[in-house]
Amino acid sequence: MELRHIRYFVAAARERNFTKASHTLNISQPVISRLLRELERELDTVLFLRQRSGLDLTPAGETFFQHARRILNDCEEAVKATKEAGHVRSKLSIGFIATALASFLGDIMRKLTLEHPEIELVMHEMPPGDQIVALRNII
Amino acid sequence: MELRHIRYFVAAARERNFTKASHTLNISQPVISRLLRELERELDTVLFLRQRSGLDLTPAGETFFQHARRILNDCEEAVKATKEAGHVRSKLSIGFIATALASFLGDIMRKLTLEHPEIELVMHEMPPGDQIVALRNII
DNA sequence: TAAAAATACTCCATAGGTATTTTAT
DNA sequence: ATAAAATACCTATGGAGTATTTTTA
Repeated sequence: MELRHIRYFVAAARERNFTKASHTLNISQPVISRLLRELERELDTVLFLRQRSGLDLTPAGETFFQHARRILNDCEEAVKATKEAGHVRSKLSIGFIATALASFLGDIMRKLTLEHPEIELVMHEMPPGDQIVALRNII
Repeated sequence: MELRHIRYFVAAARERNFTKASHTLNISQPVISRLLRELERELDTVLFLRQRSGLDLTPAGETFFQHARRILNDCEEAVKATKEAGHVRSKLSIGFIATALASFLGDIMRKLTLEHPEIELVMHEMPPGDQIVALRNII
């Protein structure tokens, strides 16, 4: 089972119609039909009652529907929360001299921003004496 | 994103090692490597710190890990609950005569068991008179 | 009969594999 | 020097498409 199965199932269960669901999903009707049969086979259960009057969910289908919606919501939430966690949440100001940048600072900066994209670097090139003054002004 | 991405991510996050995770998943190491990069690209975030001293999760990785475990649990739960909902939960005893079986009963039985696998049919062939007696005995 | 689902194929995108290189300690 | 991850490339499974048939109210 993959999320695709769950997404297609939820669309079909909502629309109560494979053909309509295939339109909202931008795929062809046979794809839904085949994939949902695959799902039913994997779960060893009939999920839909295919009637000309429209699709209906079996008790098993209803059960799966409840869980499926929750899973899709969780996935959205996971993506959103993870993206947020990776966003800028703090700034790090660094006073530096050009020689440090060439020797080691560049490498460190690259690693830091790669591994911690949530930290935004603000670089200030200044002579060591000015750096001390700047630090004292912060504190 | 598919469940595959989440499964591989969780394995890698648990083992803190792509190679070991690939063994537990019975796939090759490059497959995990490629798929998890794909995931990071989709989420537009770095999830792992690849260090020789071992893998580590970034804050974003930790966030995704929490959600990912929950999603996989929900999936297992969904499958289990759905299978249970489709299981036999009730028996339906039907007294019948052979002619009914040939004319319509067979078709009805087929549909019923297909659409409601949770109902177990118990068929009793008996003359109409006996059917009435049997019904009275139940009530 | 008509509308929807199922089936039969074809195709190609991509998951997965092997071999190798790169990286970092 | 070494262990692990990344890269390059290849193969093949199966996801997706079109055309058609089957079902059922």
